[in-house]
Amino acid sequence: MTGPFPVELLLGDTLAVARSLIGARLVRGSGPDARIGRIVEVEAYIGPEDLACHARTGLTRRNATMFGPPGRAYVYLVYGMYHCLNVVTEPEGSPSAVLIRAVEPLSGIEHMRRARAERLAAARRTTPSEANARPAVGTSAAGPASNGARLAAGPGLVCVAFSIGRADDGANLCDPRADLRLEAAPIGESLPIQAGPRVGIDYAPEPWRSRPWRFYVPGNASVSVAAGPGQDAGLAR
DNA sequence: GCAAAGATTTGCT
DNA sequence: GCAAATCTTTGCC
Repeated sequence: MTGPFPVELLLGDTLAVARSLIGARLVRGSGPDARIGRIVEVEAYIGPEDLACHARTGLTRRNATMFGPPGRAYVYLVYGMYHCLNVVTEPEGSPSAVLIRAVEPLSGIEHMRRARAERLAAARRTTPSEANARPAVGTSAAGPASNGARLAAGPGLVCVAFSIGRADDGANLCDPRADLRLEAAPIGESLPIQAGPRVGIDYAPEPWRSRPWRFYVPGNASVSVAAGPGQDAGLAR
């Protein structure tokens, strides 16, 4: 069994916190319909001096949650169409967070699949009528991802699978009674951890662009494709 | 007040 | 392999 995720674990060094979040459970809802996934990929964003971190611009309306207490969910909209979920770390006033990049679905997989299908259908409806005439792709329950391993294999997909939006910004993920929450990994469970450069931050100057602040489980089928296979190939031996 | 780009994903060439 | 989708936030005039 799993238990609550202690907020004390989020107070320390964000790089250590990022590693400790690998293997933790992300949970949405309760009972038989609960969606549960194991975190297999994260990235650390550390304070105003990290020029890849949203806190680099100082306190703004968007990133205010990052300046708050640890254990809160920092959720923002990226590219106008996807949300990203972060776990706020370090004491209040120290703006750092860990981006949840990928989750391995464990329970409620059908619920996640449904959320994904609804998302694609909604996007399709807003496109020109010509698009409506084309057959739906990716909405089928069958296909390569039928085992569900890829349902949350990316930061945007995590939020789709767990129905996470701006309404969840600021929520306390360490509250065991919360609808969206973290839970600790089962006692004795251990996963290998690989470090590599963060993904999608080409706008950041060195040395931040190359800092190995992305952590993931090598070889896990639910890790995002963006930089997984190539790095694994070079580091897996 | 306006233009540009973004911690992404998908589908077409 | 590349560009579109889509909208909020940021940066500059």
